[in-house]
Amino acid sequence: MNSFTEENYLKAIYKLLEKGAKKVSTNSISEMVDTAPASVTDMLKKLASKKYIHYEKYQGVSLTANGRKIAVEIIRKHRLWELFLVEKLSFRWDEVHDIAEQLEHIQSELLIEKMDRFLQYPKFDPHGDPIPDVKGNMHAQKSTPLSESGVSDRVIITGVIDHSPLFLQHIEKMGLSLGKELTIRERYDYDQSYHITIKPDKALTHISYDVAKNILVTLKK
Amino acid sequence: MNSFTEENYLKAIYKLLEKGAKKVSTNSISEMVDTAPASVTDMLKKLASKKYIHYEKYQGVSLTANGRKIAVEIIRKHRLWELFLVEKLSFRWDEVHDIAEQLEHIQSELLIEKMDRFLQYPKFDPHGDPIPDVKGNMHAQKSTPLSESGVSDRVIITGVIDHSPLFLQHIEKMGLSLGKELTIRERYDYDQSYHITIKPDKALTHISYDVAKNILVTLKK
DNA sequence: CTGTATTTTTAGACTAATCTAAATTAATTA
DNA sequence: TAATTAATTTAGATTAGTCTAAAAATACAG
Repeated sequence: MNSFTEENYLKAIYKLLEKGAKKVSTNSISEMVDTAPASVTDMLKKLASKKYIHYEKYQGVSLTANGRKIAVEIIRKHRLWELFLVEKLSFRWDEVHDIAEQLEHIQSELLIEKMDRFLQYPKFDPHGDPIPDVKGNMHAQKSTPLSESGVSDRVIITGVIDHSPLFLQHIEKMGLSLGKELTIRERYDYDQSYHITIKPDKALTHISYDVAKNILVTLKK
Repeated sequence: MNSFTEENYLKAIYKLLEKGAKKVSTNSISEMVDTAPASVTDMLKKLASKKYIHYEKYQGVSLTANGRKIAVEIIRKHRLWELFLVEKLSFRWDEVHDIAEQLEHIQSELLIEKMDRFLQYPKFDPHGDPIPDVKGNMHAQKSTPLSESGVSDRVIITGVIDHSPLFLQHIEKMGLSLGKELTIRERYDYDQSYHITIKPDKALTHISYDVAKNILVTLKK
């Protein structure tokens, strides 16, 4: 059995590795789990002794197959709980993160299996992130930041990068949410901001580069 | 904020006080939380310093209004989660205790409020125990152990005392579950066992004193 | 390629919750 | 009521996870 703390470190390492690198640094983990680097070093030794990570002093860490499995299970639980909170308990998508952060540590395979069935084996959570299935597989969608779209592209919002309540509330206020179809009307070189229209209302909206960077879209056909 | 551990001690003290006494002993708490008496003493000092219990060396403890409030909140959460697991996720009543034991520590008032609404403000959990409302009030039902019923009494099963999976599975196998109507046919002085019939099948069943002691009933009409 | 800056690790200490063994207080029984 | 037994508390130690300060290793810049 692993502690909440160990699970959180594994999840953090997984998320950092997801960004592309083969190894992650002590400092980046430290920042992610909001804990002093010295404490992270201690935990890395522990996780290494449990064979959850590959660790060599000063060289950064990566996950073993076993470590990755645990991380994915936690992400599965987190995303299923988030969807439950939004779909069944009518939470807003900007309210669920912290609660799911607690619920993801509940230990019961049966519970997760039953929750998965209750939600009808969903593929995506309320933020558009893929939910790993019971075997750990997930349908990664090939989406790109809105900031990489070009003028006259028609795109659909499929996810977000920033999951903070502040960001989610902000884009919601601008009429942006998962599944919305946008058309890029203009792109301003000066600050890389955009003018877009949102279907079906065809509302014309101006969004900053910072916002566009954090919205994931796929090209419509 | 209180730790899981503190919450578990408060819950244990509450449950012990519920049995009638005005004070509970270190040893009884020790047994309930499965922790050495010396450790319990330490925790009692901590809880006393937080004003959750009245504690005087060697004299036993009782809850302050504040301590009782926290205990009742935990029981509320525990019972709501149990009902959710049974009603929505189709768990059996003998499977839910350990999971609810974890879920009861999730911190979010909003979550519990929404769960309460989702379940339509239920009054009783799957074992017949009353669920405290948001203010901490609960409708205690005046039920008595089946072992106190007399011959030819017609009674309805409203709860259980023993919540262990083993007991619950056992009585379920004998056709006994919440809401069932029984008629006491005979009582054997030798071992205080009973012959009963169960509606609607009118099945004739023999139950031991140990079982009868742990089933709560109310007289019909 | 050498010196400085940055990153990481080590060393030593702290807190919460636990333990065992010993001491103390309370309860019981002769 | 005195002596024994039982319950409780104290004392001292342990583990997990954390911290700060200092040392060591690596990276980078002139």
